[in-house]
Amino acid sequence: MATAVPTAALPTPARAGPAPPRAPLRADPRYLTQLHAALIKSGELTASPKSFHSLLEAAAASPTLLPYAVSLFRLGPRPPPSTPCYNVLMRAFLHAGHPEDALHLFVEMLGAASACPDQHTVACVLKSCSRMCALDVGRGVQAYAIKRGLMADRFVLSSLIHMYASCRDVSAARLLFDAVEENGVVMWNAIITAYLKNGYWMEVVEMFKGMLEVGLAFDEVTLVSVVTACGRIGDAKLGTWVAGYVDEKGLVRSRNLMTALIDMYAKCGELGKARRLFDGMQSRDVVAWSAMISGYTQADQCREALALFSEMQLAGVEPNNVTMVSVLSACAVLGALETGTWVHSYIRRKRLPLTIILGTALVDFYAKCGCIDEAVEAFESMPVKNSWTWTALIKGMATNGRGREALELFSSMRKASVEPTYVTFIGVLMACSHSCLVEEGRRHFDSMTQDYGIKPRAEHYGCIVDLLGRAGLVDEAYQFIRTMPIEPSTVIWRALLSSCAVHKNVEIGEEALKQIISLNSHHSGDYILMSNIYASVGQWKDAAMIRKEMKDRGIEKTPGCSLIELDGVVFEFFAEDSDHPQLREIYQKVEEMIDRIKMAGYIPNTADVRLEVDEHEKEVSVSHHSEKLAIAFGLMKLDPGATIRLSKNLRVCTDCHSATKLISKVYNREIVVRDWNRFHHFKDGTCSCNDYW
DNA sequence: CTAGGGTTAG
Repeated sequence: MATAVPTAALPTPARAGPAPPRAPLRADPRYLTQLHAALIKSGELTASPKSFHSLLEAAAASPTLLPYAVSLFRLGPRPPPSTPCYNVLMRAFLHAGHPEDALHLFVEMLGAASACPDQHTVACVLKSCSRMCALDVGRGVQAYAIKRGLMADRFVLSSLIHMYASCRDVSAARLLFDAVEENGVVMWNAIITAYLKNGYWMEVVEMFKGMLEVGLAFDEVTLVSVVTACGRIGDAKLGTWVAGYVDEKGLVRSRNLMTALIDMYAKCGELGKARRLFDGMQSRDVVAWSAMISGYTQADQCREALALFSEMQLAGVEPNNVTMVSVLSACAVLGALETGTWVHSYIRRKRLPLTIILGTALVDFYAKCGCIDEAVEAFESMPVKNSWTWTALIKGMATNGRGREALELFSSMRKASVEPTYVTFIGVLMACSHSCLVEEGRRHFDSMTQDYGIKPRAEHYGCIVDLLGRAGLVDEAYQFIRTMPIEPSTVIWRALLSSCAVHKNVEIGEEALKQIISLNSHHSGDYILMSNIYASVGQWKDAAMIRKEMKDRGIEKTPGCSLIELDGVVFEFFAEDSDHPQLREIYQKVEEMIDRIKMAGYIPNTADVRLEVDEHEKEVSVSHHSEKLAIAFGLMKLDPGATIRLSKNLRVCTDCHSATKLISKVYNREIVVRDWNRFHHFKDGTCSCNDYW
């Protein structure tokens, strides 16, 4: 304890008599220890239980002084602790995140002669039960409250409702609520948050509307719950009404409410409105920043999310574990390895709690950046894992082409008695399809229903179609679709169409495209695949016709786009990019690259290019694909030994795939490319996908 | 001495 304050600066030692002035009773260790000493010296501490209580209360007010408060409570000289003294210390335990200590103190209190639990005690104990999800203890405390006649207390009742809500027993909470004669806003808030916590968002909105109808008073807390629920169900209308009310009543200073509104707007897709509220806040705490960042991440505006994260750091607000979840998932989407790695080291340096959610985000981030070893390391460093965590790693293994290891992980997961979900099986089946493990795939698909009672969804059927189709069993894949118990979706037909492209199957390809068009959600990629199928078997006229059809229907080709990160900044390249400051150098580098790999045997594959131009133009066009520009940029900017990592929005085309293999050899570089559904690790002239993608 | 609220992964 610090005692470096000169004696002259001390408050005058209290003589026996009136209680010491309240002014110095701030939670400042210097004043407190000095005052404590003075009270002992004057004998006042033992003489006046009030002084003791004040001192204890002051110490308990600050979490850093909690050990001091405890020793004050435990060690003499002091009067026997009264009921309020117990209550103060219990609340301090709860506040400091030690609900179990609060419970222990309650038990001790039951046997103490100097104190007897009152309504304050019971409310606090119930809150501890909420925090610990201790339903049985909570019920016991309720029985105690009934015996002691404390059930009429509004604080006891609302704490009890919260306890049941936290323990996922909403109906018990509702029974209590209904049993109360005159419910005020506090009780309404209790039941509303009970619904909110358990995901009954419609009920939250309904109850609020009911309050409005009968003209009941509501407050800020009510509105926070209502707005949060609006965000979850996408009820922008009610949410906007609340925003208007907040504006009108001048509640803009309420940070929690503003944060809830930001979250609501973001979840309803109104990022601009969310940002305007955020910018208008007088003070933004870590939760407000986190809400805005997660808004951008969830809206798939990951670059904005990262930009806001760096603004947050400039503003001097320390991120917490929740912030980092959103930041990491933005990094995962962008393939921003440097930024994410920095986040990981920050987490370690600041010892942020590696919760299941944060750990899972970390595993997912590394896996989505193609760093599967680091993903495994992160996985192993986690103290507690759940089904999501295992699933993230299994999926990561699958997309990185390590199907066998993914399946081994799945069996370890089962050994660890972690229940797989339907998503886990998507990962398992993806592992099989990316690694061409046909028999295993069929087996797991059957076992999913038989052994785990999980009904296959469209995604699973899609995986099987993909698995069979890519393995060359295109007819069987087609038959599989025809006998499926669900209506085949575009996704499923699209999987079939891509395998037709791999195996040059015109007939089934045509059928698949027909089905996709009839379902009315065709992409440019579907037409391009079909056109490529025709081109690959020499049906040039049909290929041209499909392209024309696409044009006539006004379907724009999705521009290819590649991302590459450099010194923590994510650069974006488009095919035929004309918007980069170092364009000339980049195109020069591309030319040099193409010349060098041509000497190593590269032959440009121009079969898939628009047909109305001459051969040279086709070659140039292919050489300006976004990933070639990005790789050239990487070669220019990165250290000679550094791995080039990029991620792109479409699938890698055949030409870029063979070119990249040769680049990895000629330039002696590892290149990792993430396309829209898997990874390619290029090294020494070969690719981890074994040309099977 | 008293409640209740906002941000989070596959």
